[in-house]
Amino acid sequence: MSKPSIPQGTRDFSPEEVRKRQYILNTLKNIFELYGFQPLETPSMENLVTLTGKYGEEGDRLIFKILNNGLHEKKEEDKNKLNAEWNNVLSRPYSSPVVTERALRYDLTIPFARYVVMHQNELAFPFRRYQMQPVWRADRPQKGRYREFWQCDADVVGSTSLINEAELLSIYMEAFDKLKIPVKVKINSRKILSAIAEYCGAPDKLVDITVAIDKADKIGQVGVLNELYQKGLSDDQIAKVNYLTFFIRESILTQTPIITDIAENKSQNGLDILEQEFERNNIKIGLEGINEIRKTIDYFTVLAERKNFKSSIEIDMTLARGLSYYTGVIVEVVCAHPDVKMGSIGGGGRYDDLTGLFGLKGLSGVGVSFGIDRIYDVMDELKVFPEQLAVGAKAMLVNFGGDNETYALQVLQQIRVAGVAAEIYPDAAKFDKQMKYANKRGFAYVLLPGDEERQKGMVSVKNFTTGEQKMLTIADCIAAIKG
RNA sequence: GAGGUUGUAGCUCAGUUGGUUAGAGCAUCAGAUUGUGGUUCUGAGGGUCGAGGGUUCGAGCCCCUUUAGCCUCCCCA
Repeated sequence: MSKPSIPQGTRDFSPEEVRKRQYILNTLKNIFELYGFQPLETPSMENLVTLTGKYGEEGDRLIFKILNNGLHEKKEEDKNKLNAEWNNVLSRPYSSPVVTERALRYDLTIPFARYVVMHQNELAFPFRRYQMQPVWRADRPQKGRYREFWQCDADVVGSTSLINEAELLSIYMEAFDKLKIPVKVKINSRKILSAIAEYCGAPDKLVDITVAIDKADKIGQVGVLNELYQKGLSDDQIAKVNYLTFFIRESILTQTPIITDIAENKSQNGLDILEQEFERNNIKIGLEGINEIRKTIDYFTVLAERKNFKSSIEIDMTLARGLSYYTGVIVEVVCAHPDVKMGSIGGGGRYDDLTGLFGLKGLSGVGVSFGIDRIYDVMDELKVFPEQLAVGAKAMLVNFGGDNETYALQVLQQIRVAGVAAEIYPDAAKFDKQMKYANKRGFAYVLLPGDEERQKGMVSVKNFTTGEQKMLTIADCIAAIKG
């Protein structure tokens, strides 16, 4: 017999892990609902054509394709065609509807866009939804990267107001406060990045510049500049990128803060300098980006007035985000605790015209995503999960068999009716064995409904932490367990 | 797509320059203990050493092939 195993890049979640994950999901769900977002779920699989071409060339290769079941190949000629196409499919990345026409969900954004387009006549815009579901990628797994993982998104479509951006920032703040993770929310605008490309006379290199800057945290300033050099930017252009991003950021970080810290109400000097540069060179898009960030932060400041958020927001022009569909304000969340080395635990931004891919033009959206696997790891490291999550049922009834078993079942339902989670040991096994089981499961109380207890209509209650034991009436027993 | 590394009991791992019958801890089961758990103590079961081939008198160990996991880069969450 071969050893059982699970597919590469997938995980089992133990009862304890599921409880912790659900704690995160429930916390987020409550906040989304509080902010007026509606839940949405889409199928695990989509039609392959819905997904292909949406995530770039690399993305297409990472889509998990589902093999057709052969339901359609009734005729002999169809079967022959299938065999022929098979040979093509085996030479990736070719795919054919004859062999595969469905694929597993790759993210939540594209299915959301598809949903909005399909239901555009029923929906009341602006439509705000949240969605928490697993997605699948045929990636090579490594630490913190899986083939099946959960995404947790909140988006608004059909509104260009920057109030939406501010609300999503507020959701981030509220969520990470609730989860007790100190964070830094970084904010920037794609328009500023476009302006930087324009400023150094290489608007065609926008993507290269964006991708390079996005790596700033990982490979550092020198690394970014090197990559720009390799992408063919001139020394002069590189110097300009350097000036607008790192130099301003760095010099002002050490002297006057370019970083805007809402909580401490520091100045926005960095933006002012950028603004002057863009004005002098008449780069409109850059000025737009700066205005959007200012306005977003103005709105957010109002939202934050009564909330007393613990974390801060920083404007950071080295924030780029890899995804290509963002067009406006972009945000990213990193853990601010000095001991935690973890990449971003959340991110998002505005994307104009996402639904245009499916033929519905002119619908702007903005959304954020929570990386719940990483959030889980951070919370585990910081030990900020509530302790009572660990145990399920609070009490266990020992099974003494015979009449006592019947009596135990009666007691069991009485205390459950009172709202106390309890279970009975289902077999009249040796006392020792039952106690050991109770110990391992970590029940707070063990109830002993034996001969004497049954005759008196009572039950012995053993506090499993202190070892103390008393015979009580059922009502007193319930009261004791409820504390 | 490129590279590194590891597969030995249910789990975590030892195993010497190749040498008798492959070990430990944990877990499981049984007993000390038939209404009192955690700590002990005693005993038991459990292995095609990832798979296939080769070298050798002899392979867990050396060589070749293959497969699976983990990790790094690319990319991404």
